[in-house]
Amino acid sequence: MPELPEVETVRRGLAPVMEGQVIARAEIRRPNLRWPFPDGMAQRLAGQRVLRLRRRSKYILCDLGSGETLIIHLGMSGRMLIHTPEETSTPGVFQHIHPAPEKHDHVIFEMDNGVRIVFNDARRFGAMDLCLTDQAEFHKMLASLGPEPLGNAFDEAYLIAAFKNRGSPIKSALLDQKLVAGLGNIYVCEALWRAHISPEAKTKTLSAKRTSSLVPVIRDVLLEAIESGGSSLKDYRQADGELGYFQHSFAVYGREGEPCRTLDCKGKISRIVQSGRSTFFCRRCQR
DNA sequence: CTGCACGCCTGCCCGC
DNA sequence: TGCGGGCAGGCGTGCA
Repeated sequence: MPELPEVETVRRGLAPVMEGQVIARAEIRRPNLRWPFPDGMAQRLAGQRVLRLRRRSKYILCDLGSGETLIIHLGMSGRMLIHTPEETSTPGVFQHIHPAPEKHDHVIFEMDNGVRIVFNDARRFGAMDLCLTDQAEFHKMLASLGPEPLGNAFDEAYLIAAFKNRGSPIKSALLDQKLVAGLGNIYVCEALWRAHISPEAKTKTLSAKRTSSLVPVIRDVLLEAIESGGSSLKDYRQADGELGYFQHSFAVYGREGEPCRTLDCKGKISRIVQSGRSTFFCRRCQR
């Protein structure tokens, strides 16, 4: 999926066209994504004002006037694309040219202002569900998530405690959403490279100092990626259809065999598989 | 409890 | 050109 920076970029793109607007109509074009849509989703969304869009980890939370919240997850390949009505030759008169739904357009929100938001997800690992807004944090998709990496609860003391007594490689620990919520394969690889820590290092063997060094490194890489509009690989687009460009800043991800970018390091980037997923790192400067 | 393999889906890219 | 295999940003389940 899009990881935290991509989801945050999507949220920021959607907020100006959705917040404060009413969902005139919701079109659900298939019965499910990863799981069945909730009962009566289209009717429960129609006529509801979007109070605000929030993000928790890699989930977008859409708070509605009805007191319900629409939880959206983009899975691996989900996109939210905005179609804006076009102004005709008469100033102030807008015309909505309905683009024919494309392959894998599964859900379409039509807002009162004529803007359409299309959820497209080829692999259908994405999900949507509705719950009461004040119960959202207890929803089963969100209940066991760890702290936000950009929030105050994610600090040096927390990470040291979380790593203690854990025997797993640090790569898999950081991918564990219960430990910290929102990192994925790309940003874990990038953060470990910045911290000069081997993805194979066992968490409990790391010194407090090295563990602590990861906290600002994780924050920095996520914030820089958000600033860049996220990373665009095969599927991801910002909500306005633009590409993010953080992929040009990758130090290790997807760079197998290429030179390490650490100053004065003459290493080459290796690819290994951990827990069935590719890990990219430099054996020379990551220990 | 932990750690890991697997399945869910489609599309793309590479080698033959 | 076609086909098979491997790969892909996630996450829940089930097993040891």
